[in-house]
Amino acid sequence: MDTPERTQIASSSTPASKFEDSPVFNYINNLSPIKPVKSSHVTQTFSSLTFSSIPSIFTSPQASSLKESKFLKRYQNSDISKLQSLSGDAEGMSKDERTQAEAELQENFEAGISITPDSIEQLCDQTEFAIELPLTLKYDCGSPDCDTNQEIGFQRSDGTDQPQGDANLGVKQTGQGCDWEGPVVSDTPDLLIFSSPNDAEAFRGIIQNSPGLAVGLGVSSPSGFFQNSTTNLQQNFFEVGLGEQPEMGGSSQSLELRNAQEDLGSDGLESIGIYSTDGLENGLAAHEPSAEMKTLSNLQRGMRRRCLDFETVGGHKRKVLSDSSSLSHSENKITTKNLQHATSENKQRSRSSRCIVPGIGLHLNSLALAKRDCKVIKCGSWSSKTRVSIRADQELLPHPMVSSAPEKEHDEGGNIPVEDTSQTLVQLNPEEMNPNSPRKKRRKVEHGVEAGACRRCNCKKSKCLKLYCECFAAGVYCIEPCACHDCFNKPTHEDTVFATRKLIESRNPLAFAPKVIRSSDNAEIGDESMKTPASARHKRGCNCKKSSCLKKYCECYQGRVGCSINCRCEGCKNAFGTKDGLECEADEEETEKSENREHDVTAPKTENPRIEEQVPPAVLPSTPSGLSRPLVTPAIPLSKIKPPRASFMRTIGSSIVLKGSQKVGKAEYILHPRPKFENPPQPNNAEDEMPQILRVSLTPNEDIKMGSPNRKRVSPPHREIGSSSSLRSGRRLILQSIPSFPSLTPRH
DNA sequence: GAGTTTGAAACT
DNA sequence: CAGTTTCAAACTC
Repeated sequence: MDTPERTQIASSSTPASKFEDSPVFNYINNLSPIKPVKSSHVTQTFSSLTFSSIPSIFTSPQASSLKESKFLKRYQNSDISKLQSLSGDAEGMSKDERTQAEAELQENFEAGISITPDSIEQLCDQTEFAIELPLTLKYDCGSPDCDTNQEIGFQRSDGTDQPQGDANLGVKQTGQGCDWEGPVVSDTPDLLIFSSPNDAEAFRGIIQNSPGLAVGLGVSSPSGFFQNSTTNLQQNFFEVGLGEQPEMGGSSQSLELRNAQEDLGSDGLESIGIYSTDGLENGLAAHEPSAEMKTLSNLQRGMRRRCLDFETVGGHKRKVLSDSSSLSHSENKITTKNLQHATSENKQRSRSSRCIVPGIGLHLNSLALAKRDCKVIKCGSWSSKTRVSIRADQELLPHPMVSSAPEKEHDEGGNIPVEDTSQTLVQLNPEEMNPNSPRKKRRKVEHGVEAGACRRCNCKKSKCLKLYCECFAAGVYCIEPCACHDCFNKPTHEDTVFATRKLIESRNPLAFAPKVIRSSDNAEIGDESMKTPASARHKRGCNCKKSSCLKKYCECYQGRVGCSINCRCEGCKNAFGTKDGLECEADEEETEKSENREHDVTAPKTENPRIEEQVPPAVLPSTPSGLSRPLVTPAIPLSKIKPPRASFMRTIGSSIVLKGSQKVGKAEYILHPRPKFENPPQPNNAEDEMPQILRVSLTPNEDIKMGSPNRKRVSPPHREIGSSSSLRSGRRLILQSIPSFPSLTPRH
């Protein structure tokens, strides 16, 4: 393994310098101020991830959520301790040891531990990864197109990323896939590099070509492996692929890498939605079997994961291929034939059990999910950290309609294997698995429709191709739990779905945009936002006539936001805020009733119901803390207190940071803790609990602001997502980094 | 679980 | 843009 060449390579060009020189690096620097700002690995990484998810929101909200959730999951799942030990001791370990360790890791997850002798290079690679990752995320954007583009851009050694350029929404995945391959092939020169006996060189080439690989390399370096969670995740992905290399011959390794690259190209296709095994097969055919296969599969996995990031819906496929490891080790070793079958099988599987994990969001489905909460929780079950992030994602998922997400996603990538999802569900709550269960239903309702992640629809006539369908509206495919009839909102009909989506978007570009725009996210950042009484508003406003905006028929109420001037509702008594802001008082009784019904659980309806009545409804619920009305009340009229959403994030802790980063894409999603939207009434909700915490944790500023009388609708409803935040908050950095998003999003 | 109510989405 | 119809969620019993 240790050949002079390596040294040479290392010395000849340090990855760092190389990296800096790369156009990508420059691009990144230009694009995102965040990097410079955030030095901390973890934060950056997550934030970057988050960002990626955000973009996806536009394309497919859930996808992003899924992606993150998935990352988190895997990361969690993988035996960290093992990884650490391995990574740390990698050099010291014998081959056998390594092999065993790797095997274990793979079994646990994909994580093959790649113990690369070249710690130095690896380290450099890691750094690169950190840099690259953000880009990747950026480009992920969630739109299906973006995904494809993204990967392509990265893989190209050019470094010239064309984040947006490639995105062809109309283009089919297949086409994209083809495109993808083209670039890869064109990169032959780079490939030649791989041919070099040196692993290091080979890796480099790979790295240059694909960020993902770079990540894998980075993984090998023990130090910092764990520091950056994001890095770790990716590392896991790539590690698997690289992990086996040590065992293999140096030259052969290079070849393998090459193949891997090619395979990656195919993967990219797959991720796009096309399952072309050809690339893999070809590559494999030329090469040897098991070992290479493994490597390839690993690489593919890595790619798939990335895809997952992009797409939530397609998770199932990914799951099958990439995540198969989790299911069974044997599955991990997929022969070429298996791969082919796997693709088909994956599709079927996905069909059968499609749960967007964004929520499933994501898109976690969308964020997707039994209800997103479920998924979230499930995902989160592994680690509190993960949980938090997931939630944020989920929020993202639901709203973001990443239209493309499902289409492109489902095929590839981002798929969280349905199985995984199911597993998760099972672990967490068997009941959720059963859509029909009343609890589930209730939960779903409680959690909020917008979550998107694991929504279940019951469409009978719309074929799930209209906005009537919650799943479709959420940008996610229908899953088994759905009770829909003649459903076309499935990966098998992605063309139809995509076309329909486009059609709908042509009529209303915002059709798949989150219905509830949460400015609160912004608030988190800036104080001004806090000033705004209602942090969030319904995109279009409601048109309620009979429900007085006190029932979930009202989208505003459902979204837990107060009605705004955009609303055309009659007799608005929205507990979260009325158009006038005063209406509540008029119908205290009704409000109370409705609130009691829905919120009973939560608050002690107060010793004095009147308090609530007097309190401007809008204020209370709007913020996370707001959910807990009872709590707020004290001396100051609750109405005046606006729960700082940002505070929620803060409370969460480090995870918050991540969210913040995500916010960049769309603050709305990130900022609002899912619970708010989804489960306002329930006391159990994190929100409910959070409120107290928040109160405590809230910064003085926030509290003050909250208390200000002006809070109520001082500012016009935020129609644009994150618009305010971008301008106001210091954290905007994140927003700045996001610039690309806007372009991605056609809507606005 | 069936039936009703409701308002968004779709259609005219 | 307004009116009507369709649709599926929300709700009630």
